[in-house]
Amino acid sequence: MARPIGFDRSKAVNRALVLFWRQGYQATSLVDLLSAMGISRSSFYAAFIDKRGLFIECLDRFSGRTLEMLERSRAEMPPVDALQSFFEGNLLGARSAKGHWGCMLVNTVLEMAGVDDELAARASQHLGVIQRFFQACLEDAGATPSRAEDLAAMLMLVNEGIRVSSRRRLPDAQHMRPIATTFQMIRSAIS
Amino acid sequence: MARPIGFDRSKAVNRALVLFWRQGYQATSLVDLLSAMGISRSSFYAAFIDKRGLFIECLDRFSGRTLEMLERSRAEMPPVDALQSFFEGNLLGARSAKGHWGCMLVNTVLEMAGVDDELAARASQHLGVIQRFFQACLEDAGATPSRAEDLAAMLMLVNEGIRVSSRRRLPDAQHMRPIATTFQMIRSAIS
DNA sequence: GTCATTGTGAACTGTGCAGTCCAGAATGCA
DNA sequence: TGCATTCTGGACTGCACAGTTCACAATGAC
Repeated sequence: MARPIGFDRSKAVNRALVLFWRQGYQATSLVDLLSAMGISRSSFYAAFIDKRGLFIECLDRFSGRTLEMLERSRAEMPPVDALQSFFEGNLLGARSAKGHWGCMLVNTVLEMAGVDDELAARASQHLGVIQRFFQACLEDAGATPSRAEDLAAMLMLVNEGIRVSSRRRLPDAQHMRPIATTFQMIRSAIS
Repeated sequence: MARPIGFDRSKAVNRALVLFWRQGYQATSLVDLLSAMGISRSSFYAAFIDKRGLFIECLDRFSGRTLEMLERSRAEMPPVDALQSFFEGNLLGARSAKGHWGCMLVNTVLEMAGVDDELAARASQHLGVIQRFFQACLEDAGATPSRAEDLAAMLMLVNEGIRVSSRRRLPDAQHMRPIATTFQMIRSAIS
C-alpha cells in the first residue's frame, strides 16, 4: 500500500471484481486473482492490503455501479419504467454472460453471514441504499410514503430472488414473466 | 458405508444438516461436523462416503421436510392461506433462531453454482418441485393454469428473496409487511 | 551509461483442510 | 471368560491456501 505502483490499479480491481462476483470470496483463490489481474504476487501485496481488503474495494465499487445504472435509468424515463427496465435489463442481462452471476451484494450476504459478519453487514448496507432508491422512485410515481416503503421492500425481495434465480440457469422466460407480472401488480397498486 | 454402525445415524445427519444449513458447505469443516455429530473421524468415514456425500443426504432431507411442511399446511387450510402461512411461519421463523439461516436449497444454489455445479443443480431441482407445489395450490384456489404458473414463479422469487433477506438480520417487520403485501396482491389477482 | 524506481519469479512459512490408517479401548453377546 | 464387533484417538499424508521475503530483471529519467 505504501509503495507506488505502475500498473493500472483500477483495471486490476475490475478484473478482480469479475472473479469475486462470479465465484464468491472463498472460492476465489489468490492465484485466480493474480492471473486475472495480470500482476505478480509481490505487486499484489504492494498495491493492496490483502485479499479481504481488495474484496471490500470490489464490493463498494459494485454497489456504486449499480446505483449509477439506476440513476441513469431514472433520468431517462418515468420512475416505474426505470425500475422495470433496471430489473429486466441489468439484473437478468439476458444477452451478457454476466446475467448468470447474480448480484454480488446478495451473494456476499449469503456467503458471509455467520462466516465474516462484517463483510455481510457491509453488503447489506449497500442493499439498503438501493432499496431506498426503489422507494423514492415509487413515491415519485405517486405512491404514499408508507405504500412506497412496502412496495420497495417487496421489490427488494423480488430483486434478491432474481439474483438467486439467475444462478439456476433456467430458461429466460422463467425469469422475464414473473417480473412482468410483478410490475403489472405494482402499477395497479399505485394507480 | 459397508461397515454396520452403532450410533444413531439419522440423528447424526440431523446435526450435520443444521451446520450445513447455517454455515454452508465450504465453511463447514470436517472437525465442525465431527464435534456436532458426536462421532470420531473414523466412524464418520465408516458411515458416510465423504463430506460431499453427507451434504447431499442433508440437502435431500431438507427438501423432503420442506415439502412435508407445505403438505401439512395444505391439508389444514385453504390453498392460498396455506401458502401464506408457510411463508410467514416457516420461512421467517421469527421465534426460532432457524429463521436467520435462510433456505438451505437457495444457499446451496448460490454457494455452489460455478463451484460444484452438480450440487447446485440438485438444489435447483428441489426448488423446482416446491415451485410446482405453489402452482398446484394456486390452481386449486381458482387461478388458470397459465396464471398459476406466473404467480408461482413470482412467489418463488419472493421466497428466494426472503431467504436472502432473513440473513440480513433486519427487524422482523421488514420481513412480514412485504409478505402481506405480496399475498394481498396475489389474492386480488386471482379473484 | 547510471541510477533509482518498480515489477517479477520463486522459494519459503505456517496453517488448515479432507481423507487414510491402525492399534487398542469399549461394548455386547454366548 | 472369551470372542467378535464397533468405536476411538491420534498420527500421518498430501494438498491448497494466504501471506512474506528477497535477489534480480525491467523500465525510464537524466
